Formats: sequence, C-alpha cells, structure tokens
Amino acid sequence: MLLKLKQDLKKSVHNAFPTARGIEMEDSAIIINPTKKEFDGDYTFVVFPLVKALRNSPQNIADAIGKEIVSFSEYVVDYNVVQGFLNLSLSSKYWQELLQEVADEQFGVKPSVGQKMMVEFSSPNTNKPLHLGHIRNILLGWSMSQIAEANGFDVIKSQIINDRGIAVCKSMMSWQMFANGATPQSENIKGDHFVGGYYVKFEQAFQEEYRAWQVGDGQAVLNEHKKENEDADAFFKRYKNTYFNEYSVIGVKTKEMLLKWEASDPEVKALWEKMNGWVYEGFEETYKALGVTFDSINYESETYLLGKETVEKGIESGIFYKKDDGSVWIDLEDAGMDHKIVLRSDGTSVYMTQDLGTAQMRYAEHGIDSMVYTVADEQDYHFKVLFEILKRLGEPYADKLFHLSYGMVDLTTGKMKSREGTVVDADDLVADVAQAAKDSSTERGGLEGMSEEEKDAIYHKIGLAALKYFIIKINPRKRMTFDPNASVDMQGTTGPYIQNAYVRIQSVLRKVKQAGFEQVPFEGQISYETLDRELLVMMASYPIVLEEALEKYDPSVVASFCYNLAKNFHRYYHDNVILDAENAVVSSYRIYLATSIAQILKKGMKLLGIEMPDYM
RNA sequence: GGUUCCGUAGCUCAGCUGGAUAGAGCAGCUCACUUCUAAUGAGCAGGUCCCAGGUUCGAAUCCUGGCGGGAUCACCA
Repeated sequence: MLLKLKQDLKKSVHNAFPTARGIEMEDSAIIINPTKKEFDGDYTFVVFPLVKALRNSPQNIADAIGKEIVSFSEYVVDYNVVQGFLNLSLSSKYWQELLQEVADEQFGVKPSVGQKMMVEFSSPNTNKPLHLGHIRNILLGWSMSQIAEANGFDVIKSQIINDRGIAVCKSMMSWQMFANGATPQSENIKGDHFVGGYYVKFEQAFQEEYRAWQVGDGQAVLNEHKKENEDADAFFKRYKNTYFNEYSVIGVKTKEMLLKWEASDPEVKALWEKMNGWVYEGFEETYKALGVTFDSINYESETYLLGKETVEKGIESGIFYKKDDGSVWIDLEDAGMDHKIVLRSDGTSVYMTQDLGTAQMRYAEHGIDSMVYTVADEQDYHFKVLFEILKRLGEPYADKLFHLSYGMVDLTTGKMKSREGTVVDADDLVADVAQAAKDSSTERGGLEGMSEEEKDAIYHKIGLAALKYFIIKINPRKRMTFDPNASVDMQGTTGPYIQNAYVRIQSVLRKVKQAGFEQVPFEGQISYETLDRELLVMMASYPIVLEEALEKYDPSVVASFCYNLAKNFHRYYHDNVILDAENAVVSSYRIYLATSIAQILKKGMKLLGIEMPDYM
C-alpha cells in the first residue's frame, strides 16, 4: 500500500510540474514519513529536495502536488501544507486495503533471495561454562540469523568451539591431579560447570605454587632479571608466563600434555574427548534453556591444520613471508594495517591461522555466499586483518564478510573478571529471571487453575523475555551495563510488557470464541480514528523494519518496533472496548485489527528469540 | 602515542540515508481497576543533544578540530 501511495505521489509531481518529467524519482527518493502528532494528516511528503529542480517555493510546490494528488488518487482525501511539509490525509479505502494487507499471515515474509548466509555466534571455549557475555553474543547472533531468514536468506547458524590448546589442557591436568575419577554424574554437577571447576582449581594450585616460589628460588631470578626501580610485585606479575613455561611443575606438565595431544597420544586424546563431551552436554542444556540451536559446528581441533596448509601455500604465492626464525607474517601496510603473524616460529598456529582454516572449511562444506561473525568489539582489529587476508587469498566470499561487533557487558559493580569471580553465570541467570517471573506472577495470580508444569513453562517464557529484551533492545555497538534488578523488570520498555499486549489480545480472542463470534476477515465500513490509523501505519512499516534491521545488522531496530506497537495497542485497548463496541461491525473490525497486531508482535518477537505466552 | 567505537533528561536508552516544538522507560509526584488481563493507561516535572568551528533553506544527525571514556596496536585467544 505504501508503494501505491508513492506511485500516486510521483504521478502527481509529474502532472503538476511537467518540467519535472526528466527528473529521476526512484521510490527511495520519495521520502514519506508518518505525520507527526502535532499536525493533521497521516503521511507527510517533504518537498524540499524538489525545490531546486523545480525552481519554485516549497509552499507552491507542496500546494500544487497536494491539489493534484487529491484530484485523482483514490487514497488521498485531503492535504495541508505547513512550511514545505505536505501532509496527506488518506481515505478509508486506503485503510481498508492496508488492513487486509497487514492481516495476512504472510505479511512481511520475503521471498527467497537465493543466498546462503552463515551466522556465527556463541563460540565458547571448552574450559568454562557460558556467562553473561556469551548471552549477549548468543542473543545477537541468533536474532541476526532470524532476521536474515525473514529477509529471504538461507541461513546457516554456526559456532566454532575452541576445544584445544593450553587452557583446555589445564582443566585436564587439574582433573588428573585432583578428581580421583570423579565425574559430573558422580558429583551431580552440570558437565561444563564440573570441568570449569577443575580449570579454576588449576589456577588456584598454580598461584599457590607461584607464591611459594616467589619467596624461595624465585628470589634469585628476581634479583637477576628485574628492571631498575621495579618492585617485586610488578616483576612477578610480569614474569608469570615465563614462570609457567619454564619453572612451574604443573605448568611444565601441562605443556607436555599439550605436546602429547598434538602428537595424538591416545591416552590424552581419550581424556580430552571425555572431558569435552561433558562440557558439550552442559552447553547443550544451556542452549536449550535459551531456546537456541545450531545447524553447523566447527571445532578448532579440526580447522587449525587446514589453516596451516593455507599459510604454507600462501608463502609460495608470496602473500605471506617467512622470517629467519621461521615465523610467518603478512605485510598489510599498504592497507593501512601492520605486519601480522600467521604462524609461530615453532610452526604452531595462532588464532589467525585457525580462523583462516575455519573460513575455508565452511566455504568448502556449505558454499556460503556471505558470513557474519558475532564477536565482541575487542576483536575489531583481528577481523579487519582476517578479512583483508581472505581477500588477498582470493576467497570468493571475501567481500561479503561482516563482523557483527558488539560492546562488552559491564556490571553495575564494574567489569566482569573471571579472576575476581565476578562473572555472571548463564545458567544462574536464566534460573534467576524465571524465579523473578514466578514471584511477580504469583503476586498477580493470573495463572490460577493451571498445572505446575504449565505455570513453569510460562514463568520461563516471561523471565527469558525480560532478560532477552533487556539485552537485545540496546544497539549492539554500545557497551552495556547489566543491572540484575533492571533485567528482571517487567514494566515499561520490557519483554513482558510486549508479551502482555499479546496476552491481552489472546484473552479477548478467547472471549470472542466463547461468545460464539465468528472470526472472519473484516470487510465492512467503519471510520478509522486517529489511533486506528496510527496502528495501521505502524504495522505497515514492519517489512521496512525487517530490511533496516538486516542492513544495519541491528536487532534492536526490531525490538523498538515491537515495543512501540505494543505501546500503541495498550493505549488502544485502554480507550476502546473490543468485544462490546458500539455495534457488531465495529467489534468485528477491532477483533480483526487486534488479531493482526498479535500476529505481528509474535512474529517480531520471535526474531528476537522471544516467545509469546497465551496467559501471564 | 597510532587506529577505532562511544558521549542525548538524575539513571538506562530511542532518534532511519540531514526535516516541523529532541522522544520513551525507570526513579519522583498526581490520577484511573465491581469493566475484554492494572505486567496497563492518563498527567506533572525533568535538556548547554560533550565543546568549538564548518557545510545549507534546515544539523542531535554530515565534515574538521578539541575534550572525556572504552577497546586495540602480542610468537594470547
């Protein structure tokens, strides 16, 4: 309908100003916005861009166009001009047709664009459980994948799991030393938490060992290696890695384990597989609670070798160069970056090496056209470099890579730091929000007569809606502060507020059914009041919102849309009786309208990974 | 220091490729439930859009330069 309006507008410009025929007027060049509340009208056309070409005053231009469009368009009944803004009032025919359009279940569904897009998100390490940072990542990535799908892309949701390396070996070593054969089953602990616990234990044991060394043998090293004016604390902080690699008993043992792993030592590999298996079971549970799934998983243990091959080939073709010490680099100075290492002097791979291999493996497996990496903004530079290297390697998808970069999550008490134990655990968080939802729900008593199971499912939906919306409503680029109290807030700009709009409609629809009303598409005649028109205008913008969210890689666009629609509906609901309106025609219209609103709210929220309950 | 992101009400945030008098929510103060779910609605109050220039019919928005904050510039991932 918006398109038809634009066409009429274009036609009237051309009719009113024959000299303008030559002027190109793309649909996108015709700017029409919903009219601001202070003025009369539904849509506003800004004529300023035409002033120069038509060599006339804004007032005259707007007036002429207005007169013209009213004369022939069946959709425009009136107009007024305020300072070069042409405000158009639309006919009930327009609203009638628009209502049919937005009520269609297929409204907003885009045809396939025939493109495969991979969206990577979550991407955890196997040495600790998921935390709040992962949650922001997962919500963004998941939502982006849904938005791409809604825009007609064939989407592959993917994660890369960092399942190898020294950190993973630390948990393994620690388990060997301290566990006495304990398992998640025997201890009744979720697998990822179980393994994470041994990682923590390792760090504690290492710190203890390091402290003991500092007051013993370490003194000699201190005196020999410390810089002038450097105190012991500063020195030992700086020296930690060297100590780990050269002096630490458990450090050296862990490094040996890593070497054995790389040499495919059967015993080490068996332990590795067992412990990672525990972790994956734990992750699976968390993903399930969050309502996310993946189509494809890559493991770094399976891609890093391919990355090394790529580098070897790239040396031959002159993309990379080898230094005397054997390390391999790439010179990116002509692209405004610096020299970057891609292979260590001992031949082992770095982060970049693995990412090269992963990208190639993904292309080989899925033939993707484009790729979105959901990774925190601390890695902006890494991805800039990665994309440049892939371009130089001549990868066919290289100019369709996007780093969905997002700001880190802070706590009201400051940064999350694993060393200081301030990390907010994902599983705890989910449990907390469900509990908060339960508390407020119980207080309100809207779920009486339901089974405990049904109630719990609803608490979960509400709690998760609060948590997810709290995070996803914020523009990804921005660093965000996570306030646990605000995250379980259920009033105002929140997930539950939007759910409530939906639930209110469901409640009405249940009453409709009870009353024996038959729900059919509304085709009667009514007069569309201000709020009716505002709601319709808003719903009409849904497809545009989807496109915008995709273009900007920003789910928060969808989040604000849903909130605004819910907000307008709440007001509408307050001011208008749906079921017992002044007459049956108006009632059936309002039922139809409300049904459409519910439909769009549900679709929109689904893109954010938020489900709608029927009761709350 | 180089690069980059951010800076809007007491707090948390919107503000689309420049458009009319800068908007929400929270917190504060009022008011409205025997009524389709009050997890709601209505109202009051709250602003140097970080600062200074520039571009033009018009700048929170674009450009330049500052100021403040984050990130990054590893043979870590």
